[in-house]
Amino acid sequence: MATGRTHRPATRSRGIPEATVARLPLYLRALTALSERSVPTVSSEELAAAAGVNSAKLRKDFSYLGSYGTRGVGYDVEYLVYQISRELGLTQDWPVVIVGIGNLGAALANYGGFASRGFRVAALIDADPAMAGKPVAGMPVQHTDELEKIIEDNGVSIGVIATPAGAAQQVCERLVAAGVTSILNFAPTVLSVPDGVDVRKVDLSIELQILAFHEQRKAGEEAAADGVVPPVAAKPHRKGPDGDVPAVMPA
Amino acid sequence: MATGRTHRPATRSRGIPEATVARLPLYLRALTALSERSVPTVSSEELAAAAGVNSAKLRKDFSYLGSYGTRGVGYDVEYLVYQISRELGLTQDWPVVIVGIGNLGAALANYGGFASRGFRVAALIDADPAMAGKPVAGMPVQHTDELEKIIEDNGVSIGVIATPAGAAQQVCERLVAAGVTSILNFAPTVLSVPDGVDVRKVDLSIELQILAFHEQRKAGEEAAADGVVPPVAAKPHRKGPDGDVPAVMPA
DNA sequence: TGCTGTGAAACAGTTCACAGCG
DNA sequence: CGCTGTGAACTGTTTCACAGCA
Repeated sequence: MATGRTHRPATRSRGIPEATVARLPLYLRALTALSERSVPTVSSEELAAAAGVNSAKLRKDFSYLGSYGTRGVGYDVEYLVYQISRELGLTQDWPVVIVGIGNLGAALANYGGFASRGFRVAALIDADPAMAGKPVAGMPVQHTDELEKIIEDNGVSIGVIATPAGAAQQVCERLVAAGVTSILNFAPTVLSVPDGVDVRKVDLSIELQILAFHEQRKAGEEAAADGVVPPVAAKPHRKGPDGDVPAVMPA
Repeated sequence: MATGRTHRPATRSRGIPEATVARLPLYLRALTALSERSVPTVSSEELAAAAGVNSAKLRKDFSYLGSYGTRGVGYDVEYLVYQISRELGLTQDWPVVIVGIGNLGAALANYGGFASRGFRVAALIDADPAMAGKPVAGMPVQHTDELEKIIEDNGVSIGVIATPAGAAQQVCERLVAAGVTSILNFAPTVLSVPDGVDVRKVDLSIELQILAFHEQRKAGEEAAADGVVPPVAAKPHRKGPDGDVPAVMPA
């Protein structure tokens, strides 16, 4: 029922701010790159640059994890990699199912970054009987009928939904009923899930629309600089059929 | 150079909060669905439920756009669709190029939601000469050599990067040099762009890691409820080789 | 009366600036 | 001395609660 419901209201002491959690993977990636180049230590300044944030924010973020740096020196790369991995729960590996093996699902299945750090694709599932048994990314696609069995047999708690929008809610419900408690949703729909289930969404067209908004703004500013009225300017604070609106006014 | 640099610091009056902008596409989608069902008006409560937010937030969001509702009644669906589309800049259409036509790029090219609302795929570009001319989503793939020409000829200002991580920064620079000012990045890298260029990133493995974090937390809580020490509990605030850390301690 | 629109309060996240440790 | 770690100030976002209009 509750739709955007995420985890608990951040109980006092043990709470790492959500914004910080969202940046840990970024730090981890930057640190892993340094580790591969055998760099032993980094300063907050250097690491922040590599991760694309500012150093004050990075230090504050790390302060929630504990005091892992050395004053006057910086952070030990290997040690931090381990601490962040542990904090993110990547020291265990998470079996994941991908439901909906269309173009996108197949692309996700083939995505290398999956298998690398802590995640393992346990199964690919599709509703199309013609897909069943066909190998995608070296793995046979299984039919939706098997969904519950697969989840239970593999102890899957994370599901990826890459179905068309129309099927997403139903798939979601089956995943949740079978025991999945975290869902990554690529379908352009709002999913309703019970409390205690986390949903994150990845939505191409939303991202594009946000870019378009800013793009339009830039265009408007240039025009304004040229002495032209920007397309969005002079919004009437009262609505009304003031020429502004095309053939789609209220009845 | 500046990495996370987004738009201006929200100049007073004309500024719609970023958080609001990010939700407008959600409202628009819900409204479009209502519109297709010929629903004439919605209350903030109903629309909020459809978009998966709470109604106070929705009303506050709309209040930044102007007073588009009718007290005691609600919002006119068609009218709001238009206002939000206009605010997002979707009344014009935006030519977009996709660079990197691997699994993911092809999936994006095939994604219907693209063409629908305000966006048009102007070209598919890949560095592999073997791909050149091959049709993907009914469109011939063009070689990277053509990139600058394509951008200029089509007046493209939005680029989608779906290349491997290693190629992303270079592609980004070419896009920007050719005139692109908004980038949607699917490659798992931090892109550096000059001021005035917007970047949004979509990153599968980051999303999964965030889910893993919460998932681990849930598991820890269950264990705690069973009287077992949760995996992340009792973090030593001073670091040190106290059994906690495996073979990866600082030198 | 039933809804929107919005100040004001509460909360979350970021940035500043510097104390304090190695 | 150079860097981390962190209170304190600030900025942005959400929620509350209700005045005010159709």
